[in-house]
Order: sequence, then structure tokens, then C-alpha cells
Amino acid sequence: MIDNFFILDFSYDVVENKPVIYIWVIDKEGNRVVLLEKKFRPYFYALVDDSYNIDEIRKEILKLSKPYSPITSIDVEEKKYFGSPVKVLKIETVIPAYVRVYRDEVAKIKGVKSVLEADIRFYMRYSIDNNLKPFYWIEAEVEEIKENNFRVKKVYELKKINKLYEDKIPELKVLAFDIEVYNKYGSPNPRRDPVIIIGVWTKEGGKQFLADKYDDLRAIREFINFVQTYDPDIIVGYNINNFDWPYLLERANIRGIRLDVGRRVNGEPSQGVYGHYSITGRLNVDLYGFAQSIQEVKVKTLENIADYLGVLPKEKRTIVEWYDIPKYWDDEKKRDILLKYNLDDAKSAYLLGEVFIPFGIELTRISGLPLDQLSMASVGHRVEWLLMREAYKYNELIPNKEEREYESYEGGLVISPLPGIHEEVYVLDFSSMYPSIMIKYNIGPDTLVKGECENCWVSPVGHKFRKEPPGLYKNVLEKLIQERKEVKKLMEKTIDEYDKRVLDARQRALKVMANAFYGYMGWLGARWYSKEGAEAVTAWGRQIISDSAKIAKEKGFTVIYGDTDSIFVKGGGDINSLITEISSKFGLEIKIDKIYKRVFFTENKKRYAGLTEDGKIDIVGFEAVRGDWCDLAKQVQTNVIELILKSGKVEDAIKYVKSVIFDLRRYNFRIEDLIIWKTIDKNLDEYDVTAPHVVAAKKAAKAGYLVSKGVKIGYVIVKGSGKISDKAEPYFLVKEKNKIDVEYYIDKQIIPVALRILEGFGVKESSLKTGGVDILSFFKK
DNA sequence: ATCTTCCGGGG
DNA sequence: GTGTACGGAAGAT
Repeated sequence: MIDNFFILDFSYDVVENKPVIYIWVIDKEGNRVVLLEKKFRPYFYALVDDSYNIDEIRKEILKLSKPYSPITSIDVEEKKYFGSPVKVLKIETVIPAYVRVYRDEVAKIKGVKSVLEADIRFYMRYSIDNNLKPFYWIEAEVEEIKENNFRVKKVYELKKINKLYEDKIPELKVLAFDIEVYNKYGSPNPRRDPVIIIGVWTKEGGKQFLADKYDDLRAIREFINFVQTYDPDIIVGYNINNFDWPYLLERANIRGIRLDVGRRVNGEPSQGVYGHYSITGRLNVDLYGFAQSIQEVKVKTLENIADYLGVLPKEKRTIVEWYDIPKYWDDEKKRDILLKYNLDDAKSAYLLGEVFIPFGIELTRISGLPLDQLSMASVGHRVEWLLMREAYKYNELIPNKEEREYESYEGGLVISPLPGIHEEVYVLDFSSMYPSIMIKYNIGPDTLVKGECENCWVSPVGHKFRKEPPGLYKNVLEKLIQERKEVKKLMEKTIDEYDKRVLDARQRALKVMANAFYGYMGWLGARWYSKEGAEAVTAWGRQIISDSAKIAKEKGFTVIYGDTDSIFVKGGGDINSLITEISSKFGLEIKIDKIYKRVFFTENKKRYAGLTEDGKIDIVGFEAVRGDWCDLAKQVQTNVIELILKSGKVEDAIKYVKSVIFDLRRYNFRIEDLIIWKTIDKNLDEYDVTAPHVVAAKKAAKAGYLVSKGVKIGYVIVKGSGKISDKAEPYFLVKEKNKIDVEYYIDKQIIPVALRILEGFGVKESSLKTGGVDILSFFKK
């Protein structure tokens, strides 16, 4: 029988010593169904030295065959390796895990230069070879079989796939969840601390499963039951791969039950690659992975991200600090607040899912990486999966991952700013400069020429790249850019709001992917790593920017600033003729990114603040937009910038700063506004210096807080003697305002950030600290 | 006083 | 488990 299916995910299993691939799908009627593919077999390649007899090597390899998973075939194939033709042996076996066993043995055979493509997961191999990607439809020939191991409507054996095509996405069932844990002593420990609340949110609203005082058995059981009954296609949550899933698994284990939430009976979430938890038949999406790409939010907590994206504003939700949870649980009168907080978190996760999932779906459609993995995979891995799929189409072998030594190279050009206030400033921006350079000069590891070269592009730093034929990067980038053009064109013609949103998500995803190629090429872990390539990209970029600045000057413009792929100009003649000249000279698109009515520079690079024509203020690089300054300092700097840019009155700004200092000395502030956040980037014992945040982190660890790599530590400076670091305390250990060292905040936070702006106007530190201070705060007047 | 280490935002 | 450039704080010497 022939039917159509919408692909959600892939997985595989070994049944009776043979691999079976499961394709989790939805049929035309909306039934959740699984297709079993039983014929596909794992394989890998051996790259053979030309001076050896290939048949001899073949025989040697065949001798390795083991009865449990025999080598079923060895074929000679012609492939390309970094663009050059090579002969390889394709070695096929039965059980996927045996690829690893044979790989190591084959690598030792004389005449085998290397083994390739032996580290690709089995179901991904299948999806690459058959050009199958999640969120597309397939038309397939199938045969129904009887199986009771799956929580799906029907089980089919897949006979043949006729075609892959795009069509409307069926309505996907999404379930969001969040757990609360009872821990009185710092970091939660699943061996000791029970789960007290499991909150879920779906299209139909919220639901909570509560522990019986400190006994969580029933709550966990009810949660499992709810997931099975609701049967979601997608489960979302925030940081669930690092916390909720491992915690629930351990608790279930301790209580002697199985966390059986998948579409395979008696399955449990299992940890996969990229640290994600894989739930058979469902897509387990950790939204934290998507949140990390939001640069505008410094401290990426669920409430901050939900607030920033407007799905649940902070003032409309309940917040309970983690260290207060036991208090709220134990106090009958306060418990409702805790329950509300948990439900708000689950709801936030659900609503964030609505924002991120459409974008994630498009990234999956481009890269082929299933959504659950994609949500956790780094940008580099997303690019790599796309390249691997494309390489297969070009008959290119996929290079192995390699250990490499770090080597630094020169980056983008930053033109020193012209200090002061400027009016009517145009910001000219090269669109997708690095991808364009990679295409124009055919840059990549497979096009790099080390010796003499007749028909090559030579970069400003001397690296040569052959002009023809196009390399892998150029081929793939051109496809992405071409497709984006077509999507944008289609978008203009589209009226349907839903279709338009899909197309918009797609064009954003295509842009994000293309822009990530340069960073990928310079990443030490990349299969297609090329330091020369990355170096050449930035070198051409520097040349383009400095030449563009020259052209602007020749045309009578004043160049105020420039960074990597943009220049700021004012005055001169016709801006459009400048744009035309630059874009025709380099063959790159350059456009007016924005126009500043007023923009302000100090002598420093990468720091400026501007007022756009529509009255919006951009602050770049200053403390006001950095995460490692306390909120109060950021507010002060923001207000000073606004006062200067909007009215140009320095006097008002000075008065305002004085009023803030006055309030601090009267202890008229909130402790939260004084917290300084920094990231712990190493293990605590690896630090050579005793910086304040490291000391605070150690104190937090001592208080039971789990401090690991990548954790953000918030601290305040308290009164006392000695070094600043001795006075740094984790904020949650400081309850009283009068413990705060207000003089530190005045001298090291408020005055420096204010002066960074006001110094340019001749204001001195003394004029902020001395003189009469109004009794009333500045803004109260 | 100067050097070193560490960190984060943004083009 | 994408890149480099840059400014600034605070410790180390």
C-alpha cells in the first residue's frame, strides 16, 4: 500500500542481531505512526594507498570478518577527498556498533591510509544516504505489521520511498514541563531531595503533580501517565537536559519505577550526543539551546528570556528564588505562590516553544539534524551536518575529526573612532560580507593551493585558492543564498499569514546558517577546518573595509568609525553614489544599515551610543549593555547617555549622578540592583588568580551551591578590609542592606561608568562627588 | 607603576 | 563542542 507520511524523527535498535531503523511519522489522517526500515546496513570507507594492490587489501579486510556481525561486502568505489579523486573500499557489516570494531582493525592494515565515515550515527547515515530530513513529507510503499511495543496507531514495514516533498506541517502536540525540588542545603541532590512539583503546560492549559509532603512517588507516576495519555510530539522545557530529565530519571530509579515517557513501551529518556536526552518517538527540545543565541539578554534565565521576547513579562508573573523554595513548600500559606511560580515557568516554556520551534524546524530542514539534537548542538555542529549531507551529494568523502593545536590569526579591522558627537551619520553595512568573500574567492580547505598556482586568487596574506572548480563551501553557500533570495521573493507574493511566517523563519534560518560558515571554518573541531581559509577571509575583509573608507574620503565624506564589515560616514556628497561605487568596485552588496541623528564616540574602539531617526537609542560596547556590571551602574550610564543624546545638557546629567550617589549613602537602593554577574569559565581549582567572582563562587560552593564550568555567579561587595575579592559575597547570602560597601559602588561602579561618557565633556570626578546634593532624588523632582 | 589574567558584548 | 578584537578590573610582581 502507498501512503504519505510526515517525518518527525529517526531512531534505531538492534532486533534479533539485525538493525532496524524507526522513522517516527504522522500520516495524512493525523495518526502517529512508525515505519520500520530493516534493509539498510552500516558501512564505512578505507582510503587505500595507490602503490598497494587493492585486491590484496580487500582480502586482508575480509579475514577480519566476525560471525556475530560479518563483513557482508567490500566494494571498490571512486570518490573525492578534498576535491581530488581517490579510490576507496566500502566495507559493509550488519550491526552498527561493529563499525567501530572493524574501523580500528582495518586502520592497522598495511596500505590503508585511513578509515573514513566510521563515526556517523547509523540512523543519520541512513537519512543522509536517502536524502531524508525531518519535517518533510514522504510518499512510501508500506506494509502493516503487528507489533505491540509501540505507543502508536499503526506500525508499518517500509518497502520503498517514492519521493520526498514539502507540504503543510500537521498540527504538532506540544507539552512543556518544569520541576521543583526540595533542597534546604544548597545544590539539589536527587539521592536526598525529592521532587515536590511537576508542572506541565499544553494547548489546553496547565496541570500540576504534587509530592505527598516529601514523597514524590505518586507525582512522578502521575506525570508519566500524563505524558503517555497526552502523547505529545514535542516535549519542551528550559535547561531540561541539564536538570529536569537527569533529576527525574534518578528519582524514578531510586523510587523503583521506570520513567517510561516515550512512544516505545518500557523505554526511558537516554542521553545522546551533544548532552541531549533522547525520548523515543518524541522530540525533546531544550529551549535553553535556542535562548543562547539571544545576545541581547545577558543572564539567560527562563524569566529573563520570556520577558525579553514578550511571552510572559516579569511584572505579570510570580518569581520565587531557588533558595526560598523549601520555605514556601513548608508554609501552607505560602505554598500557592510556589505553585504559581512553577506553573508560570511551565507556561513560559510552552510560549517560548511557540517562538523557537518554527525557527528550529527550518534549521532542521536545512541541516537535517533532528530538532531535539539541533536544540542542543552548537552552531558549528549545525553547519557541519549540512556540509556532510551536501558532501554526500557531491560524492565527496567526509573528513575525520582531528585533534589540533590552537593557532591564533588576525581578525577583522576596526577603524579608530573620531571622538565627540556627530550628527547625521550613515552606517554602511556589507550584507553577509564573510560568506560573500568565501564565495567570491572560492575559499576552503579543498581549494587551497600550497605551491605555485596559475589560476588562483591570492589573498592579501598570501594564501592561494584555485578559481575553478568551486569548492564545497562555495557550492553550499551559493545554494543557501540562492534559496534565501527565492524564499524572500515568494514571501512578497504570499498573502496567507501562516505561510508567510514559515517563509520568514526559513529566510532567517538560511541567513544564520550562511553567516556561521566562516566561524565554522576557523573552529579547531571542524571536519573542514582551514586556518588559511579563515585567515584569508578576514584579510580580504580588512582590505575591503580600508579601501571603502578611502573611497568615502575621496568623495568628501568623513569616516567616523568602522568595524569588520561596516563604516560610519557623514557629510560629503550623495550617499547613493558612494554606495554604488563601493558595491561595484568589490562586487559586494553594501547598504545603509541605519542613520544616526546623533552619535557619540569616545576615543575607544567598539564603544558608541547613537540616537536613530525614530528616536531609538543604540548603546554599543559600554558598560550599560554589558552583563558584568551591576544593574544600578547600567541604569546610571543609560540615563546619562540618554540625557546627553536627547537634550545635550551636561548639567542635568551631573545632577542626576549626584542624586544616585546621595541615595546610595542613605542606603536607599535594592540589593538586587547591586549584583555583579560573571561566568565561571573553568573549574574552580584551575584558577591562577583569586578574582572576586572566583572567591564568591568558592563561597557559594561552600554554602552548597553547585558551581561548575559555565555557571553564572552573582555577587555583591560588602564592607570589610582587605582586597576586593575578600569582600565579594554571593548575593543570596547577603540579606541586609547595611552590609553593603556603598563606597565601593560609588567609586568603582557609578562614577567610572558616568565618567566614561561625561569625560568627553570636560566633567571631572570631583564635580560628581562634591558640591551640594539635592535632598530629593533627581527623578522625583 | 607595570604586567598578567580574566571576562563579556558586538560587528 | 564557531572566529578575533577590544576595553577594563583587579591581582601579581
